[in-house]
Amino acid sequence: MTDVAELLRSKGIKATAQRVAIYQALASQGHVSAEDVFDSLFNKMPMLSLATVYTTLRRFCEVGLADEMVVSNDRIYFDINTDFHHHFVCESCGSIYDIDIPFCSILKSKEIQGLKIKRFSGIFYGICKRCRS
Amino acid sequence: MTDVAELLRSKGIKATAQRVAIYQALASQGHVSAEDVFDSLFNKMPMLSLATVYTTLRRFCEVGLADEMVVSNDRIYFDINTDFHHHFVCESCGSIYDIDIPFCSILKSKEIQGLKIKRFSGIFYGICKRCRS
DNA sequence: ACAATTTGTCAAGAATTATTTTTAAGTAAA
DNA sequence: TTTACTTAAAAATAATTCTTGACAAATTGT
Repeated sequence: MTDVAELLRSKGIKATAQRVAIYQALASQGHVSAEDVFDSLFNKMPMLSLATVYTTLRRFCEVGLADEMVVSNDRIYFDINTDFHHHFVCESCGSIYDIDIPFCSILKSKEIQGLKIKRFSGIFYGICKRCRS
Repeated sequence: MTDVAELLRSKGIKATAQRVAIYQALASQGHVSAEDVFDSLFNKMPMLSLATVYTTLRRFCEVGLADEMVVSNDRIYFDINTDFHHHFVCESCGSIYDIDIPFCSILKSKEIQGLKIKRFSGIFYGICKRCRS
């Protein structure tokens, strides 16, 4: 079997053809919405349903294979990179990039003012290079 | 007239009774969803429509009286505080707090790696004091 | 082959936006 | 000060869009 199938099983979930394909789409694109995945797989798997994509991506998050990103209210995005990092979102075309900058250590705090911190989301909004021209 | 009416006019928008009430609800609660505002005004203004609350809050954002906050995919929040600051969101009860911590200067950058930055959103997710007990 | 998961279909839910008509605000003239 | 006028805004629906739920049928891994 493929590496991906092994990976899925190692996380304790079944390696179906749909899941492998969805994982590969996620991995190749980095940041995806459910619809992105659905569209990109439509040629290969015409029977795939959007509901399956949703449940699968959520399942990936549960087992630590992806993270949910909240960048706008109109769509959920999923991120293959589960390490601590920031994002840039283009307000014109919607494209999303990872941003690697030196982080304030405080952003990794586990507790601030008595509040228990589990994670931090840092998003820059602006205009990407392509949209500037 | 009230201070609020003057404020609205100074931003170039008409000071209607609905807008004054919506602004006051926003100002008193700090972070609100459209539904929060609608519910809190229902006794005073039973004729107020939810669509009006939505358009009004968006209008406030356009003229710089509020900021939109994207903290989860299931609801838009609006923030009376338009200064640069971070947020904390309780994953248990949904309450939102402002977080005042020393910021990395890089988070205020206007340009990173050729990307034009207009704003930054920093959100800590965790469990608030009340929900810990 | 069997037990448990997962998929696909279909439909329901919920938040937000669009549209159209009616109403009210701001403004300048009588 | 009142009156008329122009334009923005509110109300009332409708419509969209994203996301989730329920359940029968199919598939996985043991």
